[in-house]
Amino acid sequence: MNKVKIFKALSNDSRVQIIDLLDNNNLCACKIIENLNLTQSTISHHMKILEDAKLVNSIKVGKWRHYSINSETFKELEIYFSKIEENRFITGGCDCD
Amino acid sequence: MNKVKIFKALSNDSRVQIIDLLDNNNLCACKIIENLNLTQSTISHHMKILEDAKLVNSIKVGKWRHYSINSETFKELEIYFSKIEENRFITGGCDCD
DNA sequence: TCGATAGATTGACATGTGTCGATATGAGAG
DNA sequence: CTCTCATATCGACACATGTCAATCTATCGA
Repeated sequence: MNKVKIFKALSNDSRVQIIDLLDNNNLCACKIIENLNLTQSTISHHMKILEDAKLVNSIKVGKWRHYSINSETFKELEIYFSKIEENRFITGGCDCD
Repeated sequence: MNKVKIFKALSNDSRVQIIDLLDNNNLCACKIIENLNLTQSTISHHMKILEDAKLVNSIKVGKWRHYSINSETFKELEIYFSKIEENRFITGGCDCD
């Protein structure tokens, strides 16, 4: 899991909107374009970034490409954040002096 | 929780390293500078971004500033990702036609 | 009050990113 | 084979970001 690559992919409003659209839905690019006010080439660019980060899967079906959430990666993110969330504060401060 | 602001804050290698340093540790800026190969002003800039995103808390202790993980935010992120991870695929495909 | 030290702010610069229009590619229909 | 439509790629451009050196500010100790 390439954390920074994943967070870069999520560090854009349009791409987070796409993830939220894909939550519980398989959609083709045309449906995603309908929902965001962006050109086809821009959506295609965003989908590539989401796929490269393994946040999204895609399959080609005839002329269309269907996108879906890659649950594996989201599971790993959940684990990463849960580990930090249960922070123990082993050291009480900083011994700068 | 401002998701995009948080992911922007995490979309940089140095800042993710800082989060990992702060996991289980309270540290002052000087310790963080010691661990990353960056100037003091750059670290200060990164810490501000992490604080603005509420990923990190800080308190001033004399001349020093002590940083720690903001568990609240990490908990919310854990929940966000767990919800997406348990994706149900309500729609089986796309009715483009 | 003054000097030293930790950290914040500023200004500059190179590099990265989001967006578009134009064009290319690839697959189904006829 | 050719036309059309869905998607991918390319080139350009404006804007955002990461970094540094220099400077400012706040706090402590003498």
